[in-house]
Amino acid sequence: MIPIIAQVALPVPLHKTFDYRIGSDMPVIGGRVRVPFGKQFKVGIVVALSDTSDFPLEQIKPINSVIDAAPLWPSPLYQLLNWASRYYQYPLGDALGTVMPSHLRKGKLAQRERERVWQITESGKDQPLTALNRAPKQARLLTLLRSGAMTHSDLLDTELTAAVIKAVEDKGWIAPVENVRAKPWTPGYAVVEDKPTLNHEQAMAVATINANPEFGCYLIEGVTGSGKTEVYLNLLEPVLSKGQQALILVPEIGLTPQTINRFRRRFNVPVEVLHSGLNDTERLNAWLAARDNEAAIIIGTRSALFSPCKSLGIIIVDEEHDASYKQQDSFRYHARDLAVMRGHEENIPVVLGSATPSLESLHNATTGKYHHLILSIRAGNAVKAKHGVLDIRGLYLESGLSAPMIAEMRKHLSVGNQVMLFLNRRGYAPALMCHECGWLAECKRCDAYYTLHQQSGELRCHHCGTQRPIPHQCGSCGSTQLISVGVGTEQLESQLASLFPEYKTIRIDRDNTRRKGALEEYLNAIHNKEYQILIGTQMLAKGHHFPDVTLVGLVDVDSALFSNDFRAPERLAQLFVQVAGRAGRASKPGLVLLQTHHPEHALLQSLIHKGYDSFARAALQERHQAQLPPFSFFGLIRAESHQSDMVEQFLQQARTVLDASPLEDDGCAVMGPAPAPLHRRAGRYRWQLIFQAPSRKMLQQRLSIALQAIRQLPLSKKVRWSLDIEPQDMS
DNA sequence: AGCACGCCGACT
DNA sequence: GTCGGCGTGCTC
Repeated sequence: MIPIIAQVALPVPLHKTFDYRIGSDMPVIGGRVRVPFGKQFKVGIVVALSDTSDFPLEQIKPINSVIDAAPLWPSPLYQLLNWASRYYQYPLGDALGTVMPSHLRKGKLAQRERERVWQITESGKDQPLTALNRAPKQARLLTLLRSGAMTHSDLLDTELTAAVIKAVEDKGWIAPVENVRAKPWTPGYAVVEDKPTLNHEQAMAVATINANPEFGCYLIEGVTGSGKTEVYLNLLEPVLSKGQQALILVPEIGLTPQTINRFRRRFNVPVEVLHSGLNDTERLNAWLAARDNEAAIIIGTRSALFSPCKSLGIIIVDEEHDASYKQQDSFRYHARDLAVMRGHEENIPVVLGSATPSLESLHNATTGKYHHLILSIRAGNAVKAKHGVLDIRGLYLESGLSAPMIAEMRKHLSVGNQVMLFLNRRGYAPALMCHECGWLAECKRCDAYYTLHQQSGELRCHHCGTQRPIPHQCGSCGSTQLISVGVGTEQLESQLASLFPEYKTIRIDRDNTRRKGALEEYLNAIHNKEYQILIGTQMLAKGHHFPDVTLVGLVDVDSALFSNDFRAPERLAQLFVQVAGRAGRASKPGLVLLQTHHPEHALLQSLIHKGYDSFARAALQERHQAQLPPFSFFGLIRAESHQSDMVEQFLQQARTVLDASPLEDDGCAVMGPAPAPLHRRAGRYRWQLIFQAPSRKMLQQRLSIALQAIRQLPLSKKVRWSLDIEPQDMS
């Protein structure tokens, strides 16, 4: 076959490819081409070459230019991306577009930007500096370059500007020379720091994984302080010695300088870090460094999974239970699940680590799909916190705190320790109510009450972001007796100031850590013991150790136990174990107290008395009985519109399509349409439909057939809708 | 997604 | 009489 047609996947939300005529330049599958598309030009990926087309030949436009002479992704990664596009039902061109660096999406060459290095010319050497009295910056530039060549960015780091450099170049006194390209790192490594000896559990884990360099999935369940990172570091040794690369995924907040430095310090190999702070050029360079084997270790968050490593030897997913591995919009992939798939494609080991594994991974470990490795021995200074349940039934609550909790706080504070309180509700109070008639201040655009933010003097809707001044009168009866209902972090903070005037309180939540570097600043202040009482949301529980915190209080456990999201108890258990592991030290063991109206709750009981594993077993049993994940696989269709009836009708039609011609008892089920948990949000009515399948394969097959018909529905163009495969957040 | 075409309200 | 609102349809 002599190909004359290229099928191109374009970065548009369309579930099809477009055909283009091949010119004298032959494109490659997996490489980029620039093509005309309507009135504009777009950069797309060639997914197939053919000698025919289903489209009228005379209407096929020619490729504008072939950008890549070779595929952009190594074959296993390209296969993975194709699979992910099908599995998550996301258009291939769009998926490929979102996982490539933006410079490549715009058509730049996939080559490292060679930075200009400036060198002095012969005439520059001869130029007397005294002639440049009126151009001191130009004189300074010549002086600098007379003692040796310098890169463009190094020159800009001095007080020189690009304009000065340009002016001197135009005079012919300096000229750019080609920069030498970075070289692939030399296979092999050296351990550059003293490494600790492994205990027998760690050694066993390392030996088990190293015994088989081929695909296998390993769940390392290691309590806090059991040295998971040390195991990771040891796993890298055989990989690096073979000249292979290691890909390490960490949660969003886990990407701290301390973590990165452990990898940098251990080996004398190039480490590439992918974080949100990189600009487009840095991102492209990191991508190229992975592809060209210039980086040996690649550490990054979710999207780092798509680094085009030349010779990958291992993938490690740290804190694998973390929700930030699931992308919550557009291309809704799960980086942990795709990591396992990629390991399979590349035929290399995949290591998932956590102190509190997700129920999904634990299930895979117990059914034998994953190897289960347990690290239970804590290192010298790590201690297990004590814990207790405070039955607050019938107790008076002071801004959410019971008297026993306050007494316990006083005890810990009086001996110079710190106290940490968790409350997963921002603001002053979750609602503002009229004391006379019971009227509640309600957001006009959502089915939700306004949250009272006393500090900023406003009511805010946490669902659509609107804000308005606090009213002085009831919106119904005009009474001026307005009272707050419930407790948020802001109220807790002000209450603590009057309860404990002698101690300083700090609140850490999304509201006051938005500023860059603010979180680090506060954490330092906490470590310096500038604050004694810490109030936080989830944010405080991750990645930070607080040796002087000896009491942790979970203020509101009940909302998680009785949430409409079936994953809420799992997240509570993970929070509980994480904070228990981060507080205190050997000489000062920590205490974790939970306030609840339901001390007899079965899941709470097993968590408190028997630990996370027992909780997980009980929770898995509940999930099994209810046929919830991981015993079934969900596809969630969310739809919204200003007209509620239109949304419901659309999902009803979608349901009919999904119900139609089910294979004889294939175990699939459809639930809904039902109003979404927040039925009206930002003035739009939201409904949802859940498709439930007994396996991933079935989920994929049934949905891909049904979606073709659903996309044909006239209403599908009238309402805004999306599909979330294996949704993480059901609320 | 963009971009054009197309048919109804308040303005120089 | 026009400018522009966003509904609808198409992109090889």
